[in-house]
Amino acid sequence: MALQAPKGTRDVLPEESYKWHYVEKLVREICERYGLKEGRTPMFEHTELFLRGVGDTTDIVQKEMYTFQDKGDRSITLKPEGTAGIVRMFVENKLYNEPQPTKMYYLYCPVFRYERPQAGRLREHHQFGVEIFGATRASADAEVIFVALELFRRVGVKDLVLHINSIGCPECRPTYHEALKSYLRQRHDELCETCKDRFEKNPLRILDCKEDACKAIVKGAPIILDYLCPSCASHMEELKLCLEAMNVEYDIDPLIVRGLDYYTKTVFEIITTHIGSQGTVCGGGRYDGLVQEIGGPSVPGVGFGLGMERLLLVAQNQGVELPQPRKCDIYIACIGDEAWRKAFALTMRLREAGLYADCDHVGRSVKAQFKYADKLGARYVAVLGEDELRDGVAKLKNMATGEEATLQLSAEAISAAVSSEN
RNA sequence: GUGGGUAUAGUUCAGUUGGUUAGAAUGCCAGAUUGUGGCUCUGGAGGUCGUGGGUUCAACUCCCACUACCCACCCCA
Repeated sequence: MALQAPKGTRDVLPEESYKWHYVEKLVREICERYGLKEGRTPMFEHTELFLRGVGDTTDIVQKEMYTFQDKGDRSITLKPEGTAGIVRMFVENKLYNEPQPTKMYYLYCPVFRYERPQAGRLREHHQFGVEIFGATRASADAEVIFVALELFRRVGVKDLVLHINSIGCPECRPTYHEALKSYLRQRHDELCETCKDRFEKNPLRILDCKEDACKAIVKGAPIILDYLCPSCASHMEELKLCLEAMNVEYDIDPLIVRGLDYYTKTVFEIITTHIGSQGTVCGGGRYDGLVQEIGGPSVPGVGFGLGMERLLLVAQNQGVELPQPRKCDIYIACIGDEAWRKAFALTMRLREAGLYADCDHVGRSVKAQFKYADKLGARYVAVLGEDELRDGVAKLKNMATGEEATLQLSAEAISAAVSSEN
């Protein structure tokens, strides 16, 4: 067997790259109107950034990172998510000294996690993400959610559900932890093994467990929303008002806790049922302590990551037709070497004039050149043979109507004829 | 890391109880049309049958191992 792409990676073929371009163009249009500016960070960072940012008890850090020593004996890790790098950029470049908020997005950001691939899950995937720093109010939370929802709407995917929750802050979460733990303690023996482990380290994650036994126990567990401090509670209420003001439907799901440690207050997920069991297309929330954790001042943040492959998969599974790329305007067919040289020169001039023009590079018959032109979707085919060269003309065929006209053999005349209709 | 399924032409797939030259559709190339696409007809090229071992007179077919892909768990976008 010849060399294959590494497990869990995927090629974007020339025939399908237009889908990516289309979505990326939409992203840039939308972000521009929200005042979000693109930031680009390296594909790898010092491992320590993710240990501190993502959290060293998370699955991502414990077993899914692509970590290696470089030749200078530094521990380097391929980005497992997009936020930590952006936060590092924000801190390192002291962007907090600019007027706040700082509103950024990133696009076609490669993300690496060592997992077993399945439907909608790869070892390398690409994220579009938004991060807003320095904004305390819930309107910022709502704003990032609106960006994601608008993208889905513009792409044309349907049947998405927005789930929101609040997981509190360092003020109120310990109180809830105690309440949860005292509830779980009574039924500790019934928990699965991993949850027994989570009980001490991160009891919140037990809420997320998929084991039937744990799910049954969790049903009667105290709800974090009942334990929020006044600040977190009013933040949640404000977010709900912002969403309702825009008639955005949402479900409050007290069980979503997210797998990254940095979240505070708002967490949300946008979920689909159209790509197998990997339902989350977009996930995010507020991270008011993260900038400080990375070594910056106390600056709040809120954002999300959105999986591009998953978005395209949902669109495909829902039969969404994305606009096709530009078709060939004119193909110059030739007969004989002299005509071939002339055809190539002509093709170049038409390109300079802004047309999508092409010609033969493989010495095909006229018939085959027409067939190939048809495959390119060419609107016109010009024919150059001995007769035309002698008379200084070109035959121009309209491929849709079949009509053929004779024009002067010049880039200007052909360009004018091709551009006039349309 | 755990479980299930699959692996035959560029692609999607047939292939009988193990039997001699492994097929179809589609795509590709060419011809029918001595210089004209789509539709039609005809022809051609294209395969170490995932890899390695085993059973057998004989293996695409049966057995074992490995690898890859798909799906699910876990986790997440």
